[in-house]
Amino acid sequence: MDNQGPDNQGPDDQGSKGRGPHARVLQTLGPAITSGDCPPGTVLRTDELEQRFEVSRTVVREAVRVLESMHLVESRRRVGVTVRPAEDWDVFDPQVIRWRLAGPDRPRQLRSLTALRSSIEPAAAALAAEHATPEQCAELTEHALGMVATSRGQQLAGYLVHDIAFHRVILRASGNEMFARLGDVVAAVLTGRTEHEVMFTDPDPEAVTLHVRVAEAVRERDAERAEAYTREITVGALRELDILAP
Amino acid sequence: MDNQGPDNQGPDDQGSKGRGPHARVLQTLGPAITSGDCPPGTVLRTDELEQRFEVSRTVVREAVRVLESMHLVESRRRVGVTVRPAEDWDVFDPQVIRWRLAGPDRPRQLRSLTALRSSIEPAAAALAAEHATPEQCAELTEHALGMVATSRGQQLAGYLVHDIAFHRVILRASGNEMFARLGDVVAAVLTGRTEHEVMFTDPDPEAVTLHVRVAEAVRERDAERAEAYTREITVGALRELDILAP
DNA sequence: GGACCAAATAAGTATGACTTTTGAGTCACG
DNA sequence: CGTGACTCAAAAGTCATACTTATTTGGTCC
Repeated sequence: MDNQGPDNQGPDDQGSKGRGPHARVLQTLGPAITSGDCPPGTVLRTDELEQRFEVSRTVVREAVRVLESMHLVESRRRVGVTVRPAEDWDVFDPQVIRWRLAGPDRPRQLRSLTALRSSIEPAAAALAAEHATPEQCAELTEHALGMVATSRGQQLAGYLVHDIAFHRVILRASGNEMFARLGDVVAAVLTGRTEHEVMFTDPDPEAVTLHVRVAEAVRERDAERAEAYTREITVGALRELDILAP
Repeated sequence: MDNQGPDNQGPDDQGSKGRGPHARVLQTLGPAITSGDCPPGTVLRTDELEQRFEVSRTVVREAVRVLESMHLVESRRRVGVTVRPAEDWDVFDPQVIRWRLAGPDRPRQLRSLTALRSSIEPAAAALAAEHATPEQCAELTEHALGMVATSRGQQLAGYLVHDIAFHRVILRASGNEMFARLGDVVAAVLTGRTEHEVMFTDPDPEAVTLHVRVAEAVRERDAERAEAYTREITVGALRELDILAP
């Protein structure tokens, strides 16, 4: 019974560098907490975790330290490792976002993220219109056209790639490092939307057109139009959610 | 360089529990990286850090793990702990934000955060108008009036308290957990503005009025007005920055 | 000159001993 | 009978050391 974990999540790590005991513990404990499997107030003892994962204190402690830095748990002497209430969690931590998107909290998480997105992206587009380099403008146009090309005939995978790339460029071109960092979040939302069969049919042609218009506006340095069209895109995304789960 | 000043920042740590060797290492290494003192590409070896901080391997490793989870460093075998480029950092991590606000990157950080704020808060206000409880409406009014009362006569400290509380309530009342989490960020920005003598004079009376109007709009469930007035507030904040450091 | 193998190196893991904090139980005293 | 202080033990925190594993480097052989 070496690696015969009783409730192992499985060796299918999709991208979260899952080699090493440390990562294994982290990638098990993190989701367990964010999924509500270990509800707030739950107390974990270090030696109990040692046995459960069959690793040394070193590994457990390092994993706990990381969870602590995400405000998922609090470690106190004579008490143990306590799971903190959800409102304390660092919900902006990409790792936490991924865990929650993979858990039962997914719908709520997608809503939050979409709302965040629709307030950020228009502003980012306006800034992008002012700061985008010619190369970035070219990329935008390229991906907008790519979206047009893949918008019909069940080419959702290809469409998604261009969609994500498009929004990534916008966020990066804004020149604001914090906006740029949200590229991963937007990618997660868009991917989630496709996966979650919200878009099992071809994308809304109007949305496709809007992307083309945004690319135009940015190229022409028209911040106002870039912002307005982007807002239409994100408002559409919000409406989509409301229709699906009011 | 020994750490002759372990906590010259002040002993009043509001949230960063600074006791223990682990925290000491983290609170020294983190700022050293985010400040550019250890530029990207710098390689730190574990045993070197052990000697430098006079702590055991355990402590160094735990600190490094946390820095790694923030994407500030990358630890590789046979190489060491490498400082990662700034664009990889988790700039949304509250800890990273605090470190950068305390370092030479502060102006840039304040700009980013203010831009973030001005795109988020209007949306939050609109949502707050829909979701705010009567208690939250009362709080809003209270703090808006508090701002009015402290807006004259060099009562900046009191004004700041109400200002922060006001925006915190807006963000929390939005019902979006991610918006709510930005309360600390907004607090940091507002505090930074006051500290940084951007507001060494009494606050703009117009801004004060706008806060009162936002409170009114939320109370009357008028999302559109709440959003518009909030946008005026944050646009004003942006303009303030542009005037100070164009 | 290129491919392949071996040694050196530094992170990663395991373990046992010891320290510090702190919750809880206990006992004396009002 | 209640309240305060005192003691004890449980669990995290720290340290030192030995050992493992991966990776780079460099040298050798074809």
